Amino acid sequence: MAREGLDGVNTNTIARAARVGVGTFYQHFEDKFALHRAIVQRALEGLQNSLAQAHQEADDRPLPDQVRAGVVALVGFAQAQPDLFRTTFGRSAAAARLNSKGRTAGLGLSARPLERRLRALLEEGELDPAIEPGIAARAFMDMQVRCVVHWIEDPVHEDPDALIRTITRLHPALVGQPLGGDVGLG
Amino acid sequence: MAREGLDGVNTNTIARAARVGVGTFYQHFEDKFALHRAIVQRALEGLQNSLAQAHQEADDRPLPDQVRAGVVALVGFAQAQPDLFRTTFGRSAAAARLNSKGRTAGLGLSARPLERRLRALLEEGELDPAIEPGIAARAFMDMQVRCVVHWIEDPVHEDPDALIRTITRLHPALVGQPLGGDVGLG
Amino acid sequence: MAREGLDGVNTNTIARAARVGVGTFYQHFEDKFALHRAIVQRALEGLQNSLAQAHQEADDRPLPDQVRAGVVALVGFAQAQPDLFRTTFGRSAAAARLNSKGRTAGLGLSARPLERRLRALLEEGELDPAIEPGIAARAFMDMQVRCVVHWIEDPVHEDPDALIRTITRLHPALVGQPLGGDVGLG
Amino acid sequence: MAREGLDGVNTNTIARAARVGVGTFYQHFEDKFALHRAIVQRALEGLQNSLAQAHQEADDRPLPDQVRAGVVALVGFAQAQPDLFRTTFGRSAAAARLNSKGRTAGLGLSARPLERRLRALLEEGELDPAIEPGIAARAFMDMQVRCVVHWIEDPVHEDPDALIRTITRLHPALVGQPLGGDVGLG
DNA sequence: AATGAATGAGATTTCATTCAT
DNA sequence: TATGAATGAAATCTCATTCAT
Repeated sequence: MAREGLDGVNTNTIARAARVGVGTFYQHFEDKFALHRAIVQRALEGLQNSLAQAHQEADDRPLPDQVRAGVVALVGFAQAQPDLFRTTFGRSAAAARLNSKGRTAGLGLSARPLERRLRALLEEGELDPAIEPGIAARAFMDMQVRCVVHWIEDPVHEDPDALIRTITRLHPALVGQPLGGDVGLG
Repeated sequence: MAREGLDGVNTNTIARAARVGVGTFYQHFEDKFALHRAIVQRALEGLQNSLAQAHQEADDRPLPDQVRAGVVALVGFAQAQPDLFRTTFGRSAAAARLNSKGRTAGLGLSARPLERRLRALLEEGELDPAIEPGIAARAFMDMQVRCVVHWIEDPVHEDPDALIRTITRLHPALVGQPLGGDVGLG
Repeated sequence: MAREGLDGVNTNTIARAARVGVGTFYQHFEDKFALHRAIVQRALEGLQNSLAQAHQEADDRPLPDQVRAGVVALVGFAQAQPDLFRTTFGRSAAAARLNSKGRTAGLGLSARPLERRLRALLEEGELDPAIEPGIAARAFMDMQVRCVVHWIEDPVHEDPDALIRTITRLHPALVGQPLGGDVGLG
Repeated sequence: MAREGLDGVNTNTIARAARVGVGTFYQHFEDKFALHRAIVQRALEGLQNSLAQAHQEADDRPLPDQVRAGVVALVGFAQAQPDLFRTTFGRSAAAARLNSKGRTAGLGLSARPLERRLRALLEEGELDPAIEPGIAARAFMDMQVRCVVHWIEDPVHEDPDALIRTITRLHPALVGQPLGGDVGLG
C-alpha cells in the first residue's frame, strides 16, 4: 500500500492506481495528506535506522570514515528506493508541507544529533570556531539530501562515488583537514 | 505590481490585492505561473547583479574574502526583501515549479559560474581532489540559499554574523584551510 | 434496538451504536428509512394505545375531562420517552418523510377518530358550525404534538400544567365553553 | 432568481435550473443554505407585511374581524405563491433547518406580537385564564401555517372559506365566544 | 447469522480563465 | 484598456449499501 505516492495527484487517481475504490482509500487514511505523512514517516524511520546503524558500525574508526559511512548509507537508501526517496525529500514534499498546515513538525531528517556532535567537537577545539553548530548541522543534512535528490533525478545518473566523496568532503567536521587527504578513499 | 506573490493564493485575490480587476491581470500575464516566473526572474536578476558586483569588488582580495562577499550580498538581499526571497526560494517556489510543467529551466540561482571557478582551482591543485566541481557547486549554491531561507523564516531571527561565517566556512574552495583561520573576519 | 434514532446520522454510526456490524443492520432493515419507519410505528402504536385507554377511562366523564385526559396521556408519553417523541414528531421526522418517497401514508397520529367525534358533535349542534371537522381535527392533533415537541426541546422545560391546560382549552370541542370554566381543573 | 427553491436538491441542479453555471451560484450565495435562507427571509418579510397591513386595516373592527383578516391574508399569500409558501413552511423547511446549524433563530413567523396581544387580553379578563399566552400564541401561529400548508398540498384543494372559518374560530382570543356567533361571516 | 472492508455514485465547493460590456 | 460576472472542469470527501468470509 506504500505507493510511489507523488502528491500533486488527485485522490481518485491515487485510489485507482492502488487498485481500490476511492472510499477504500478514505477508510485507511483520513486525508490525502495523511497518506503522504504515512509514507514519509515510514521512509524516515527506515532511513534513521540505516544511519544509526552505519554510525554505530563505524564508531571506533576515524572521523572521516564515520562521516563517509553516513553518506554511503543515505545514497544506498536512495538507490534502493528512489521513488520513496523522491517523495520524501523531493519537490512534492515541499508542496505537501505547504498544505499540511501546522503538522509539519519533524517532517525531515533531524539535524539534532549532528548538531550535538559538532558542539562537542567545537568544545574540544576540533571544529573551526567560525562554524556555528546549529546552522552547520542543518546546512549539511539539507545539502546531503538535496544532492542525492538531484543525483537521482538526473537522467544521466552517474556512478555514486564522486557524489559520496564530494559530500563527505564538505562535512563541517572535516573542513579543516589538509587537502588531498585520504578522506574519500573508504 | 510585483506582489509579495505567494503562490497558494488564488488569482482573484492577487488581482484584488493589486487593486486591479481579474481581467486586467490576464492582460499582463498569460498565466498564474507567468506572474510567478516574472517575479522570480526579477528577483534572480537583481540577485545575480548583487553577486556579480560583490565578486567584482572583491576580485583582487584573497579567496576567503571573495567568498564572504558573495554570502554577505545574498544575506543582505534576503534581509532587504524577505518576502521576495521567500517567494523565490522558499517552499512555494518548489510547489510552483511542480505546476509550471517543463518551463522550469534556469529557475534558481545558476551554479555554473561557481562550477567553472572550482574547476579552475582544481586544475591549479588548490581544490581538494575529492571534490567534484559540478556537484559541489550545486551543493553550495543550494545550501547557501536554504540556510538563508531558514534564517528568514526563523521567528527568532538572530544576528546574521554567525550565519555568514558558517556558510562561508563551508564553501568548497575553502575546504582544507587550517582551523581558526581569519576566514570570517571580513 | 430502538435507538434514539435521529436521522441525519449515518448508518455506520447507527450500527456501531447498536453494537452490531453494519451488515447485521441490513439484515434487519431493508433500508435506513425502514429503521425510522419501524421506530415511528412502534412509537405511534404505543401512543395510540395510551390515548385510547385514556379516552376509554374518561368515557363517562364530561367532555372537558375527556379532552384533558388525552392531552395528559400525550404529555406523559413525551415525558417518559423524550428522544422517541422527538424522533417521531420532531424535525428529523419531517426530513425523513422527505426521503421515504411515497410510503409516507399514515406516518403520524391519525386525526380520523377526532374528526368523527367532531362531526357527531356538529350534528348534535354542540360544535360551533363555523368549524369544519376534518380541518379542525387535523389542526388540533398537529398543534397538540407541536406544542409538546416545543416543550420538550425547550431547555427551560417548565411544569407541564400550563401546557396541558392551554392545549386542552384550545380543543375545537371546547371552544364555545364560557370563560373561566373548570376545564383545566382535572 | 428567487427559485421555487426546494431543498433536498443538489447545487448542480439548482444552478442548472436557474440557467447558470455552478460557479455562478456560489458567487451569489455562500452556501446551499444561504439560498434557502434568502428565499425564506424574503417570503417572511412579504408575509409579515401582509399581516401587519391586514391587522392595521382591521384595527377598529371587532376582535373576530381582526383575527379573520389575519387568516385571510395568510391564505391569500399562500394562494398567490404556493411554491414559495411550501418552501418556507413545508417539510423541506424543517429539513433545511436541520442542516443550517445554529442560525435557525427567527426562521419562521414570529409569535411574539400575538403573545403580547393575548397577555393584554388576559389582564383585561377577556382571555380564558386557562390559556398561557406564550404557549397559545406559538400554538396558533404554527397551527395556522400547518393548516394552510396542508390545504395547499391537498390535491383536492377545496374552497378556502371553510379553512378560514375554522382557523379563525380556533383562535385563542375567541375561545369562549358563544357557539354559532357571526365569527366567520366576514 | 454476523461481520466490516470495499465500493463508487454523488454532493459540495474552488478557482483559473474567458469574454461581453 | 479595464473590468468582474460567469463558467465548469476538477478536486475532495461522504455514506448507503453490498458481499465474500
